[in-house]
Formats: sequence, C-alpha cells, structure tokens
Amino acid sequence: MEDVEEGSLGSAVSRQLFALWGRMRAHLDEVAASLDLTPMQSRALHHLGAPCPMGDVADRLHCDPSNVTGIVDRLEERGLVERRPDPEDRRRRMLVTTREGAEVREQMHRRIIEGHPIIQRLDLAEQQQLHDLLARALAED
Amino acid sequence: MEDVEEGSLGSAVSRQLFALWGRMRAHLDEVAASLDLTPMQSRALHHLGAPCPMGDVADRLHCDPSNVTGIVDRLEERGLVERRPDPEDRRRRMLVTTREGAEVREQMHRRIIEGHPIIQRLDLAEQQQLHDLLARALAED
DNA sequence: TATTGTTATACTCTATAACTATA
DNA sequence: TATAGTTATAGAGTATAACAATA
Repeated sequence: MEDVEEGSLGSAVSRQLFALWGRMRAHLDEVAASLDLTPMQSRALHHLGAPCPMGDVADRLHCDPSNVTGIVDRLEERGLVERRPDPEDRRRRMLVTTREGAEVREQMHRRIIEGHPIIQRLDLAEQQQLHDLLARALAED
Repeated sequence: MEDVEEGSLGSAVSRQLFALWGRMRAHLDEVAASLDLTPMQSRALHHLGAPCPMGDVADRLHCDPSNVTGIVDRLEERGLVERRPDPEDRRRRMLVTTREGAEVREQMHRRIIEGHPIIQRLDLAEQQQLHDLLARALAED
C-alpha cells in the first residue's frame, strides 16, 4: 500500500470514510427494503433489541421525539413492536419487540452480514485488523 | 486487542460498522446543518466537485432522478449551483458549482475532518493502517 | 415546575407514473 | 423508439411549537 503525505492523511481517510458511508447506506437501505421496512423503521427495530421508552429511541436515532411517534406507529401497525405502560412512571411507554419483530430483525442482521460490501472484500486477517482499529475508534471513554 | 472467535468475526465487524455508520451520519448531518444544508443537499454538493448532468447525481445519491430536480432546485435558489445547457445533447442540463457553492463545499470538508468522530481517535500510524484497509475494501475492480 | 409522549404544521425526501423535449 | 429531465402525487422523515398527562 502506498504512503500518503502526512498532512493530507486525515483528508484522504475522510474521503474514504465518506465513500464507505455511502456504500453502507445503499446496502442497509436495500436490506431494509427487502423486508418492507423504511430506513428509519429498520434502524428503530435494530435499536429495540432490548425494551426501552420512546425517548431512548429518539436519542439513538438522533431525531426529535415527535418523529418517533410516527415511526413506531407504523411498526406497531405491522405487529413488529408493542407499546406497553410503564408501572414505575405512567408518563412513559415501553417499546417491546414482538416475536415477529424479533424474527424480522434477525433476518435483517443476517442479510446485512451476508452481502456486506466491506466485509466481503477483506480476508480474515484483514477483518481482524479492522475490528481492532474500530474497537479503538469507537471506544466511548 | 482481544481476538474474536472466527465464526462471529464478521458479525462483530458488522455491528461495529453499523455503529460507525450511525456516528458518521450524526456528524455529517450536523456539519450540513451548520451550513444550512439538508443531508441530501450536502451530499449533492459533495458530488459536484466536477460538473455533471442531473442523472449522474441521481446515481451517486442512489435515488430516483425525479428527486434530484427538487434537491438541485433548492441549491440553485441559494446560488450554490447552476444548471447549464449542454450543446452536445440538448436534453441534458449540466450542473456546475458556483464560486459560493465551492466555498461552502470547502468549508463543509474542513468541518467534516476537524470534528471527525473516527479520525480524531486514531494516531497517525493507525490512520495509515485504516487508510490501507479501506483502500482494499473500497477497491472497484 | 419539569418531563414524557402526542398532535399540528410546514418543509424535505422518496418512488412511481405520466409528460416534454430532444436523440 | 429510447433517453434526460420535469411535473404530479402520495407516503414517509424532519424540526418546531403547543398540548395532555404525569411526576
């Protein structure tokens, strides 16, 4: 692999990450559409691996809480998610994935991995290298 | 860095890439909003580094050509982009960035790099490593 | 008073289909 | 006939502001 001039390394990686993001968006949206989900519905379903209130979903989706109402409405109409009262705080509605919702989510994750435009192009050693780099890059602390 | 069981490596990397994608989306949308651009307008402006017809933008944005009309309308109203006739094929409209559009695009790229949630967390050696990996992962061939 | 979630509103993005003008 | 772009339409995502119920 060729070296990149030091000053422009960040710029080169930024362009790559932009391209990566675009390809992933296309892939994720395609998988969502194959399961009759809009992009936002698929992201909401992804984050509902564990039950949580509406507000938490808004945080994870980086959108206004008022939007979550409509997104969850459509998931609920399809029977993938349920709104349940929270006995500890009756202002809150807990979101719980139904059995069918869990099946759709599993299938989504399977399809995301199978046709992944990035993972498919790297051998196991490279995947491990990427995993270690991303573990550092994504660390919370 | 800890090893990941071979069978689940792809799955682990897939989850990381999903998280990476979400953080980048938040960052890119924030930069776009700081320049009074919607996410799609910012992506269109990014791809107009060189003049190109409407259809090409639709391809790059992975959306229907009919959507590009509205997105470009709003960029043109703001004076960031111009539609020009193409003498070689009079059905086509060539999109050209104005001087102001180029300035906004430059500022966008600068802000994307400066506050980048991934690049900021990696040292130069790690950035070079990520660059080489992504060069392979994104290769067209 | 503050917080959770909803409703109302207006704007943007989205795909589909029908259209115009060129080729 | 086929292609580039537009218009029309309807559904979905978006932020803002006002609201009800609860804390």
